[in-house]
Amino acid sequence: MAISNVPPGSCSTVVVVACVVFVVVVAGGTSSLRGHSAKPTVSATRTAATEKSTGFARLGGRGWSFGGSSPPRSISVTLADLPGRCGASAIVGPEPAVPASAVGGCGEGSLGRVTDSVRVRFAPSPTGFLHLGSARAALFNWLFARRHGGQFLLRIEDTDRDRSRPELIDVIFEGLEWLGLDWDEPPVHQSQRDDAHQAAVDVLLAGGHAYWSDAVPEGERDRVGGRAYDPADRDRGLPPARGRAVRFKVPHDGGVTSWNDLIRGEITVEHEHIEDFVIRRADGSPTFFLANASDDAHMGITHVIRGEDLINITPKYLLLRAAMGLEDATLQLAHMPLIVNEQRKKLSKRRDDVSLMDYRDRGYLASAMVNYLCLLGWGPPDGEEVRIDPLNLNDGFPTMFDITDVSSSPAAFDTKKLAHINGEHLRALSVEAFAELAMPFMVTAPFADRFGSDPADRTTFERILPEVQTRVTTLDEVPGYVDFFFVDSPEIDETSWNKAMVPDAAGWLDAVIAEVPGWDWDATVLHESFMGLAEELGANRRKFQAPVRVALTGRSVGPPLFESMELLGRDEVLRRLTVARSQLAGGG
RNA sequence: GCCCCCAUCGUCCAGCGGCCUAGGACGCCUGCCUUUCACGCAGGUAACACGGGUUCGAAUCCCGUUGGGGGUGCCA
Repeated sequence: MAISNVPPGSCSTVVVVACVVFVVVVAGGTSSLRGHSAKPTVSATRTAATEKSTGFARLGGRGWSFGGSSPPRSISVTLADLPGRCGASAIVGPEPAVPASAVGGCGEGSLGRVTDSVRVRFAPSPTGFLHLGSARAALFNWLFARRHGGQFLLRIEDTDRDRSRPELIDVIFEGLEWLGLDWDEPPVHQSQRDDAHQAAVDVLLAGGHAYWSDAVPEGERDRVGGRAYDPADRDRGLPPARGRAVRFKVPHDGGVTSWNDLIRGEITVEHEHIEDFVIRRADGSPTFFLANASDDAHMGITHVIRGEDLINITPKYLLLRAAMGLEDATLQLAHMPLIVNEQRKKLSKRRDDVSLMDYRDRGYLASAMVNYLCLLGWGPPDGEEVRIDPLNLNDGFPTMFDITDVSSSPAAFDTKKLAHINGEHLRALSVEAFAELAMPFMVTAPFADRFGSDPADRTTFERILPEVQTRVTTLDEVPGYVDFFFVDSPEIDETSWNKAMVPDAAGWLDAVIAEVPGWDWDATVLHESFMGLAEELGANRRKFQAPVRVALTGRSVGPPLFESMELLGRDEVLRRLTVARSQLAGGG
């Protein structure tokens, strides 16, 4: 990780502290990765004080600590408070979740030796729903943290007033909890770090890395007048005043900012192509760039794993860090490819189904969702794609996830494959669990008012369920397979009826109706009796069962016929057959 | 426009200079099983964008072209 052309003297003038604090030793440097020189490697960090004999001591040294489950502290930080990576209070935590053997040997593993200082974060903005892309970003960060025995943190980017509403924030927690992604420290609320952000701006201003600007944004110029931003503004030396924003002074000295992206290799951007950007709005609020860089530093983030759409802000992020004296050789960045739709466009709220929880509501299991999301841009090295417990720390994806193996090209969201995986997960469920999970879909089904009114319904439901389990791909399909048990008369599907009611159907129905009263009422026996009858009449087995099926269920497809008959009961079967027969007679 | 990123079956993932006649998965097609539909099982279909290099040898490395995407806010 190299940032060229850092303004000379920045370290001494701006943040003396940071220079002192970063005692971290970079071990291993940038060794090549499985001989693949194009891809970068994760630098390992360790200090003598924290490395236990196991080699997997957890480096948890924050300059501060949490008291139980107390809410995040709203700390007023000056840059001097920015991360104390190796302060005196280094904490040796519990053993990492991932066994040493799974991490890979030194030099052999794709990541080489990685100690447990990894701290990653998921930093969503509360928009009222959890976007699929965000969910995957959270997932990959979580996997990375768990794989390396590090911490997965949360930061709510709620600097917009209306975005800090608790209900919007809860949606994020709900989504993560549903997926099974746990976080290790109380979430940081960006809105509560305003003092720190202001302090950061002040320091940048004082160090000559930022300046006041009276330019008016385009949208407002029509209304309030004023002039557009001019690159020459950086030299006007404007004093602070109401209504003025602060811009960061990008070093236009012919230099570049570059970093070795964990997923895509080296990325370089010339400073000439980066315009001086606003870090503090005219209303005093910090912009995303400033808050983001400041908060990551505050939280001691070691690896920034985020979407590809943020590649372009990275130079600004790095420049800001450098100017704040946070130039840190251990920071690693990884930009994941976007999830795109069939048209290869970034998943959009308007066109696509991007809300994670909508998938839950349509009958997808969290485990299937996680399983599938892991397969977008990554895949287990052993090729075993379907994992019923994908997040299992002992044998799931966390034992094998490698951020440098993440693909660099966008992945299309394929609902067909998601459905297939969901089906696999559904079939792996015990009948009891399946019943439990299907219930919410039963009580909202069209026949819900009748279903459950009779205690026998539940029994019927559970008995036919094993047959339903192999037939559905999502839980919301369940009611459609069992509805005929719980309505007075099944709605007859016309196509099915026409197809089943061949010329011989009337005679067949008559024969069945005649035999039903005498048959033993057990699915297996019914099967034999029924097929015996078909043979007697010289009828084709397939064709013979079709009219009965349509008469009883309304459709030509559904659960096995004889189990259904048994559960429906002799009287009801007789009644439905008779009704169908009469409709046939009437020319139906 | 400018900047950045990407490029193997329709889709996702393998491929890390010879093991590639390019592998697996989803989808699709065929067959088997079978009371329908599923499940399961057995087959099949289908890809290295193009052009130059480098090399004894390139899907793999380099350059270019083309195509696609993302970013270009006092949004995050």
